[in-house]
Amino acid sequence: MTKKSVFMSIQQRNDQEQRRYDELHELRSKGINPYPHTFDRTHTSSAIHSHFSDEHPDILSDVSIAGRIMAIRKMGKATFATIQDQQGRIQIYVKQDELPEFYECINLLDIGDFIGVSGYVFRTRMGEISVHARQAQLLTKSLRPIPIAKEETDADGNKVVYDAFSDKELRYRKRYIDLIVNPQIRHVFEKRSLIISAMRRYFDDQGWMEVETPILQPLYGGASARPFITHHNALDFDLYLRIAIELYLKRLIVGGFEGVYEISKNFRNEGMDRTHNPEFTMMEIYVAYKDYFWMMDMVEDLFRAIADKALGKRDITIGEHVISFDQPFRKATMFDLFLEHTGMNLRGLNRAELLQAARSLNVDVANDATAMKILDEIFSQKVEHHLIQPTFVMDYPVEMSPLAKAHRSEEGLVERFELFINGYEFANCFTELNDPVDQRQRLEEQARDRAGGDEEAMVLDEDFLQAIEVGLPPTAGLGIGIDRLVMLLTGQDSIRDVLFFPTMRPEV
RNA sequence: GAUCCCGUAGCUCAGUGGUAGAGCAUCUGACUUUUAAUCAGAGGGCCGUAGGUUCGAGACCUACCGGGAUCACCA
Repeated sequence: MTKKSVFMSIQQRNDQEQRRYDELHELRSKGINPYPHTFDRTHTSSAIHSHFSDEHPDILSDVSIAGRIMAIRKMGKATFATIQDQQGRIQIYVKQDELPEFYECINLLDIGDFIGVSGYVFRTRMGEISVHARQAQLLTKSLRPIPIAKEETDADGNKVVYDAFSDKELRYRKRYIDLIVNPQIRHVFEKRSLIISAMRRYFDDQGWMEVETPILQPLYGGASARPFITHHNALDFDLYLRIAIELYLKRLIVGGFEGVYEISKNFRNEGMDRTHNPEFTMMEIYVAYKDYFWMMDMVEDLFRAIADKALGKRDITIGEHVISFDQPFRKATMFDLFLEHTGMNLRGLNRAELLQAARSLNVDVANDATAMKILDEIFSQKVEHHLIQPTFVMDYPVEMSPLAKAHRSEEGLVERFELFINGYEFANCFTELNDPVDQRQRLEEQARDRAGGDEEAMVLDEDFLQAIEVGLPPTAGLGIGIDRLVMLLTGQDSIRDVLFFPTMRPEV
């Protein structure tokens, strides 16, 4: 019943909804338009709060505000109401003898309705800055009740919330209600916007160009993941929703752009959990003539710029850890970190030796796991959670990175780093593989794995290989998962809390 | 996909085999500086769905639907 009531169809109005329909008709019969077209607002709630002065109340002697009624306190011939706008809340005060026509309709107003009020600002006996109404009008009649949380500050100054709208399912499915009733969650999304705009500004300031490349792709690539498949009717063939941006952005570097980036959704047809949503936002950037060393410096600078603009500081506290973006980020190779956290040198070991190492470390891996899978498991079980402060993990085995350029001095490794913070990966970068012969061999290897039953191996994209053959200049590429970055910087534990509308199973 | 937990009034929840409850919200009345307004009264439920056990099920059993968490999968 809890769920049902919110989704109730129009044929099944409950008593509260029916009453609002009745009020709507009564308002119309009184000649009141419940849905006027515009309202001229002069002030937001926060502007009034910040500009009001007890010494000079006349500064705000004529203001117009608009917003949603969140509480009504009727005192007989006078009424107080709390109005919420995007900036916050402000109280209004209406007296019957001053506004008789409006007051006659005040019983037809409900929590959830929008109203516009003009008047002067004053401070009540209880000390609350309020708008004394000279004029008031209904701006939108609400037909569906919203749950109202009440807040009280107790004797110790702690904020106590009653009847919070806290059912996670309903909050995600009915985010518009969540945003009304739990306005503090707005800050997470405002920060998300700031983070993305800070990133965009940083790139734009460097002269790199934001581009758009296909989301619907005849082949998918650039990552190891299962795709979503869709169908084009007119051309009668299947298309894939992209799993990564990489291959198209590299084509643009081939085409002569020297710095391109894209911030956009990727789609992966895999499990959902606290850190995975089927559609998620990725930023990828490619800069010509640079390598992964250069990119490490850029990423440090970028993270500081984002922290400055979105947080106003360069450190965040997560649990018992204070994570600093101000200190130089640590740089360590993957195999040095294995040595540091397992005491074992895993470099150059074959599959059987790695399996033995995993067993001796109590790392849980399947007996038929590949060498790369074993390394990956040991890393995630023994190393990752130690990487609290920003750490560039460098130089991965070539088998793990089919699009990264061979290391300039280390046999069998590639020039790649991943940035770890608080035990999670936040960025992935290569010096891009631009040797067309090597690239073709690596993707053919992937294709063989795929034919051998490895569904995660990459699909061979012949056009991409031709582009690399035409010539990709030395290039550094970087990807950052935006949702997880927002989680980190806003202290959210679930990806669903940084997405307005997380993917949900459809209602029955 | 696996396991565990959850689903009772608009919201938050109590009720563990015997007449469906509380607070807030809603409605009616009183009240011209209140603020969780207050005071007095009232209405509101296919107890997620469908079977089963029982004299009797909100509660116990089974399946299903939806959600949460953990795991698996996975950049």
